[in-house]
Amino acid sequence: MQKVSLKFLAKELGLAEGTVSRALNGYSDISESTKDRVIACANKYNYKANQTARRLATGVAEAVAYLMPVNTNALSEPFVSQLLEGLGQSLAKRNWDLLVVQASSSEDEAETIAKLSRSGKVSGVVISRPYKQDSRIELLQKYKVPFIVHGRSVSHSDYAWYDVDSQTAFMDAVDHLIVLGHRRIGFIGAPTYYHFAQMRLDGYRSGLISNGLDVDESLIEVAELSDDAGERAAVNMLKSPMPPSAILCATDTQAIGALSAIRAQGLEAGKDVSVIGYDGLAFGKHTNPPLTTMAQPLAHSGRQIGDMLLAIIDGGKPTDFQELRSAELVRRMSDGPFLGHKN
Amino acid sequence: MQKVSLKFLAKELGLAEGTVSRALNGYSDISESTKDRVIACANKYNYKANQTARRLATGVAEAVAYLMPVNTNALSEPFVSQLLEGLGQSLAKRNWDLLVVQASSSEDEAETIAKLSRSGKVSGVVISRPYKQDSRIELLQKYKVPFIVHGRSVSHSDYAWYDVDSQTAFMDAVDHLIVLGHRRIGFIGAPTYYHFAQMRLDGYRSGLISNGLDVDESLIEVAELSDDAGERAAVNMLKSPMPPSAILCATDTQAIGALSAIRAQGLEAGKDVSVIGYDGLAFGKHTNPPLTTMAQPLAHSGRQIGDMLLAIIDGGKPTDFQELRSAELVRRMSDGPFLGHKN
DNA sequence: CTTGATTCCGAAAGCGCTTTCGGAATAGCG
DNA sequence: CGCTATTCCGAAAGCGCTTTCGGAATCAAG
Repeated sequence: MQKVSLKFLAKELGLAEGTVSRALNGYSDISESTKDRVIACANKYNYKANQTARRLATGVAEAVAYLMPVNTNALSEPFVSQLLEGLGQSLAKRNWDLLVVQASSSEDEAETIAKLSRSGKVSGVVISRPYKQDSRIELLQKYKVPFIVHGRSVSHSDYAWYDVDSQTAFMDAVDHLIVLGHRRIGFIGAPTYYHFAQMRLDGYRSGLISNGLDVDESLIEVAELSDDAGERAAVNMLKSPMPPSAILCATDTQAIGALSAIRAQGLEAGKDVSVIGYDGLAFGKHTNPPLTTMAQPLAHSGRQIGDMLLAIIDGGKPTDFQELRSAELVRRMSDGPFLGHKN
Repeated sequence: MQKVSLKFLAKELGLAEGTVSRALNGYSDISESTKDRVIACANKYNYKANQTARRLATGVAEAVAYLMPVNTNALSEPFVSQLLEGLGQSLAKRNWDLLVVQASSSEDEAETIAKLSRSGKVSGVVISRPYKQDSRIELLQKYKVPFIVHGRSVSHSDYAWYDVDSQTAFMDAVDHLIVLGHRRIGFIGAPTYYHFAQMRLDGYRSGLISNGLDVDESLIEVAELSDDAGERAAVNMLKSPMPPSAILCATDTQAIGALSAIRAQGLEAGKDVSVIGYDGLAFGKHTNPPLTTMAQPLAHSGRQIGDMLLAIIDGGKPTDFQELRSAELVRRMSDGPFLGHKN
């Protein structure tokens, strides 16, 4: 297996290495005829430029990194592979690489980003689940590394992001429950250092207010992003003196836990207590009862994010790439009309 | 921000670039004193060797690729992120990169591997879900790229793999069902170009035989790896003149579909029909009823696989790295004693 | 004090590609 | 036909690091 390098091609064609390189890279100072000849020869030998050498010479990394979220819960993981898949497809068009990097802990995330930025190993970065104040974002800006945030932090005006309007989604969900007759609506939120958690909580609050209801702080629980945490939160809520007749959850994972809690109390979700989650996870179809949820359009988000990132790397203004999608309510069986007070 | 290169350090120290490099890389022909001096200086300026240049000079990629399975189903994805996480941790110890590559279709998988192998971009590869005859494996061997297979193909004697003994697991599951009194046990398998599908089917068969039962081919269905496919297969089975009282499924995802099918027939899984899945997916806790399954030890498989791969890259004999784990039955609610014929 | 063996470091050649620069060959023009 | 303007390509200098090789300085031994 003869390694087919530029030098090899050059010798084969009787040209200089530089000439072959320029022909292959579409420089204008090459005649059509030799360009064709070079390309034909390259194809014949199935030549592929050594990417490492190319990177070194050009200084462009031709790679993008995805920073894996830490503390992920297996239940909510599908979105990672979905995203990766889409990103990969997007990058494949240019034959760029997709790196997966991860911090050992959330404290190390900033460190990881800093190292990554300075290493020059990547031309761009995508991060998920930003915090309200996200040092990763600040670092990325400081080091001038093109990046996309999957989600938004508090001040999200000056960078590129792709997010789903969960605030509106939660307002809609509240509306929906109110139409169903519910008045005491609980909320199981996520730790509010995640900005999405804050936005969903805000959506819940404004939903109530716009319907002329007071928000009862005792009906708000904060839970980690796991089914167990959701379950515990729901138990607390259900055991309170005036339990809600409906519960909104910040994530499907938590909602699934809430479903368990409801069953454990001998109640029936969808009748005695309505539950609505958020994410639109596929396996919500199979919970007991099937989970009503606000589905975000995961489908092509990865590819979309990849395309946005490439556009920015190409010199696009980050602020031109802020995409807000909307979630839609998919009704399954865990919500239903208010049937009167149970206790 | 002064870019701190070898040249910079050399100038700073009054040494030659090569000397600094050798000091940093632990060559023996450097005096202790200057070695210390160099290291101190490198730390002071937070020097990190440019990995691209290093790769080019040494010819070692310092990176490993994971080939994403194609046609994955969102329901079964958790394993991808789990694996990625573990792999990343393993590679982080050497500061190597983890690349995620994917083929656009299963036909392109071989092509993708070939390209990857020749590109020299990676020092090793891990692939999942091998087929019975897997051209990816053959290519990897041909190109002499170190690799680990997450799973096994038919002839798996001459390469490194990490797998769970699903064959035995299915034998055990059959035993379990027989102890529960079941005699007509159905099997929803996966397409047998996947070797794991074949092994699970074999396990099912030998389980029956070792218990003195005949295998009834009409009780065997093959379905794609999705919940819907599992559901359709289960419907077929249930509608047959002599339906099984228990169904074994090759994957949890299919089993979950089967659960739906059973409910749709007005039957109760765990009582009228027992269902056992395989994989141990976390959300099986939340299905209706909770899914009994054979859980594979996903926990640290990624790290394990990463360590194995590194060992091989370091010159280890691939055949020394063949690890067979065993699955264990975790009983939830979808299995139960045989209660007599329903029809 | 000379010789031979060690220890330690500088110099230089690459790794495979890109890109600038200048010059030879060709074309265009009067 | 002579001159400038184009077109096209070769040569060479990197990109930042590794690694071999040889030589200067130091050491031990005779």
